[in-house]
Amino acid sequence: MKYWLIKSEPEAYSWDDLENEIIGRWDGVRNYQARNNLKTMQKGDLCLFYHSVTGKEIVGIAEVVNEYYADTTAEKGDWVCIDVKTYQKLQKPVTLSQIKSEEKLNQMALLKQSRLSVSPITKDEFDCIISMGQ
DNA sequence: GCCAACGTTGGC
DNA sequence: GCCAACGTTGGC
Repeated sequence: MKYWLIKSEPEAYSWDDLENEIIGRWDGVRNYQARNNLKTMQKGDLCLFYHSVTGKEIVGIAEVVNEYYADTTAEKGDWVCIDVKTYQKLQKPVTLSQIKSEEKLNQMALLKQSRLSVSPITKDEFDCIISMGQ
């Protein structure tokens, strides 16, 4: 089981949108590093769902329900998407400033590579954020 | 709204 | 293959 952080501007696609859709398709990724991460994701992996720009906070946990397949929104090139569903909403969102002020989390790609939309995180980082969100 | 960081494109 | 120009993302 691996852990990930996925992010989206809530104006484009929010946690509530995923909740309404039940199963959401995570497509539109056009970055090779993020794509390679998508290809590594396995069914049952858990993803922290981060709202960028508006909110700047982790709002919940999503679960991978289908592994990667061709992204039909791509007109050319080898791009992929996955399917996710909501797993558990955090009782309290964990904000970017909280993450920045927690020493255990200062290696996260969210801080070092703010533009990477799909990034791996460690179990320790995952557990730390979950406990901060309770 | 500004700007830094990063990725992509295209001229040479 | 290098690098300047440009576009996008996302924090502030």
